[in-house]
Amino acid sequence: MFLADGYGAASMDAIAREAGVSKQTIYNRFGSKEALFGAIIRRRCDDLLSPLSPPECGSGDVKEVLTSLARKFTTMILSPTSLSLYRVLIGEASHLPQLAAIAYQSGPALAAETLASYLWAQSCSGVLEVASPRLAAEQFFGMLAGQKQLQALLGLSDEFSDDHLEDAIDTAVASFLRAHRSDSERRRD
Amino acid sequence: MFLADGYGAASMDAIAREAGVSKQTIYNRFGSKEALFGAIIRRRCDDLLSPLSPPECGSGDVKEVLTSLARKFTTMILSPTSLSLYRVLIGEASHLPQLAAIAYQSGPALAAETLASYLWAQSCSGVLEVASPRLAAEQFFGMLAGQKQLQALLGLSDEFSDDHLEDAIDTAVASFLRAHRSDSERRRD
DNA sequence: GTCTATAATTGGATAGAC
DNA sequence: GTCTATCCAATTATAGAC
Repeated sequence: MFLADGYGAASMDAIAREAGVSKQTIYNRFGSKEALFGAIIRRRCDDLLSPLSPPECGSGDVKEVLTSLARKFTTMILSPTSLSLYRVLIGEASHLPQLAAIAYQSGPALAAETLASYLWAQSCSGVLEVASPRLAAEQFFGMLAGQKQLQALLGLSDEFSDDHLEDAIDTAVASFLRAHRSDSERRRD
Repeated sequence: MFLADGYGAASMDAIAREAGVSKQTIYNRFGSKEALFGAIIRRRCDDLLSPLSPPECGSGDVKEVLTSLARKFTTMILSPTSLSLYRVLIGEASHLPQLAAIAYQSGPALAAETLASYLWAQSCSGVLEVASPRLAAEQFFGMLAGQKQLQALLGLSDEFSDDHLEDAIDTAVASFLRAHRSDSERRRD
């Protein structure tokens, strides 16, 4: 209910009713509305973190790795779960700054670090030319989801067609490769 | 107060006190809390729209035009005004969907359309190779601000150093040009 | 530990004098 | 048109029985 209606609009009465227990039971277990909210958000952040773990750095060629990572990222960042989580955290950001930090670290920041280390490795082995891996990683992910995520957060289009997303992913990967493939690699084409 | 505290947390009592008038005066003029909020948001959207108007399509070389547009976009999208506006709209998105649509049209969507038509023109004249101008424009802006805007919306870093932003802009422009400059133009380098 | 009933406060909105 | 004072509903949180 926090994620669906926002922190302010969700009342403890309604939550207790939905949970099938009395309010007092909730207060005994969590102490306050804010503490309950924190517990829920923390759990959701953990859930968010898990599917992004496989770095799969060594396997396959660059294009496949980037495409696979891009799919995972867009799926995660545009999932209803993630969207409602960010929506409520943004709305309540000034009120609960620590939770927002945890969510960011668990999602986009982790993804950027993973990709950055991959780019660094590929840069060392001469396949790619990436001056600043961390910046390039952030811009790659931004290219994929930046505008769409904002649209979705504003509630303007809750769902995107898979075709459209696949097109965006392919275009982004192609752009990234044209921009960062090293000259020696390019000559092979 | 709506922008600073959010819709729910801002009380009509506090607003009236801050405005130096009585509550009844506000209700006479606007009718309800929601209508007052709508009026304020609409005005803020108009303010947001104004500085983005100059398309400046014909002048200068491509790199300069892109850099200039990128600067305007990042400045707008990361300004405290814009951030607080989006923050409150995202928080209240499900409650007031029309306002969110107006804000998006007035900002990112307009910017993307402007750039897309410029890219299309440059593509016709053979300077750039852009298969889908609209998608390329969205991805260019996403590259610039996507991650930073999310960070700022979450309240994780309200201000970014100018050096850092300039670096991000230069990198993004360079990547975009390497990815989309036509082969004939590239040969001239 | 859990439920019912109840504070105590606060919010949006209104009535009536001037 | 504006202010003072007030209504009514909803909300968080607690007290006390079982």
